[in-house]
Amino acid sequence: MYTTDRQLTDQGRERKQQLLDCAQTLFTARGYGATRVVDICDAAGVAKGLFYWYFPTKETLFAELVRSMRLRLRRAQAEAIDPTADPLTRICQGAEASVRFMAAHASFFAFLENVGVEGIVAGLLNEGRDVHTRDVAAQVVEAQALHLIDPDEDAALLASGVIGTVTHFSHAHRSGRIDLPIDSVALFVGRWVRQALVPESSSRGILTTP
Amino acid sequence: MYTTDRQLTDQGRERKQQLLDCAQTLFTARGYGATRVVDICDAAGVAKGLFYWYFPTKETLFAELVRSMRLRLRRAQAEAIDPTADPLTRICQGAEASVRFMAAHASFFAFLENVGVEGIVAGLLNEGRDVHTRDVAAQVVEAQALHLIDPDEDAALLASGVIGTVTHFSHAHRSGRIDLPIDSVALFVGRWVRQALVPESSSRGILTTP
DNA sequence: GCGGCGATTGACCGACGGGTCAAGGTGCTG
DNA sequence: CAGCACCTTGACCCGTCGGTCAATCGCCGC
Repeated sequence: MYTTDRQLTDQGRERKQQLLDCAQTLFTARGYGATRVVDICDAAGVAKGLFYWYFPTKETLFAELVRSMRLRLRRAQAEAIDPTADPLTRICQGAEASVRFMAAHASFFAFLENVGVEGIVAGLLNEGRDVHTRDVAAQVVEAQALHLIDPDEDAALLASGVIGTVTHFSHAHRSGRIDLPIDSVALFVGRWVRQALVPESSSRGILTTP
Repeated sequence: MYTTDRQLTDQGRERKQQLLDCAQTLFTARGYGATRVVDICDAAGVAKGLFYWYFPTKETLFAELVRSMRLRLRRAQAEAIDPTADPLTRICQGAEASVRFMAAHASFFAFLENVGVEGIVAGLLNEGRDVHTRDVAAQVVEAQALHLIDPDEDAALLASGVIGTVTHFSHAHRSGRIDLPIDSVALFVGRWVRQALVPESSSRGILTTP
């Protein structure tokens, strides 16, 4: 049975990762509910009991998967953003990077959308979005201070709009409702966001990707 | 057991509606998976077996609920749109109406979001969004013809952005991440959409709600 | 070679809940 | 009244699956 106070050996860590990997593959292929714990174990070539040596429940494994992907997304954003650029441009760069990242991990994000949040890790997903929104909001405030964005508009609302746009187009693209190359989609999102944020055509001369 | 070829009496139709209503209440309160068929029957004060007199499966009832709400949403949009207005304004009116409608039925839409699409009526939800998107796209094309919107931009993409915005802000509002009155949110969405759609500040003088 | 601990096994448990069924109304029509 | 179609009941069936457990293995330090 699972306990927190346990010292994993190298082999242990490897096995755990193996289970994580197999789970992700199966989840993305069939969905959370349709994937049995025993399926994961079979895929990893171990007995079912071993699952509960590494994870207290099936949900816990799911949560680890989500957390790990979130971390990678944030890293991808950080890499894509030029810290010396103006805040508006940084927002667009972040948005574009997110679209690209989500496209690169389309199957995982598609799976995420289809996980019923009924009780399962309720809030875990929202929490991630909230953090992201606050980040963008901070940059919106900066941009407002520089009068790149209308200072009368609510920063949190605008930030929410940005991440909503990213989420939506990523979804639309991966579900095949948009069959443009991912670069076009990313650029379109950059344009849409910039256009929605700036009060009038004050963006002349500033390009998202120079 | 359920069969299609059955003639419902008045009492029958009433009973069926009663089950539908109880189901909706319970689904919105606890979620789809957490609501047992027997709970619905208890709430309606009938025996479990009767459920299968009116519905072949639990999923079927769910599908009916979704279809019915979709119909009402479309009616609400149709009512809010001034057919004599220009297409850009009509789009904004439709968007605002949708936000208001979703807020008025917040608990139902919140529930919808949390239904895992794992197999269940997969596509039923997307189908609804697609229809809506095509409607908006048609109006975008109109607006492009009138040069209210940049004709070089992909109409389907823009339309997708509009409904994405509506969906996102409705979600953000009902989940408490935006604690503005619904009117403010609706108006903000109208502004955001218009801003994102028009190429430059060519919207001067046109107000969504005069 | 012994004790201890991590790692591994797979049979087993137990509840849960969707769906079935045979029986029994009730009310209309012929 | 007979026959038929709609309606209602609740005990029962039964597959499914997360989670448990006692037993065993293998490695390492003493």
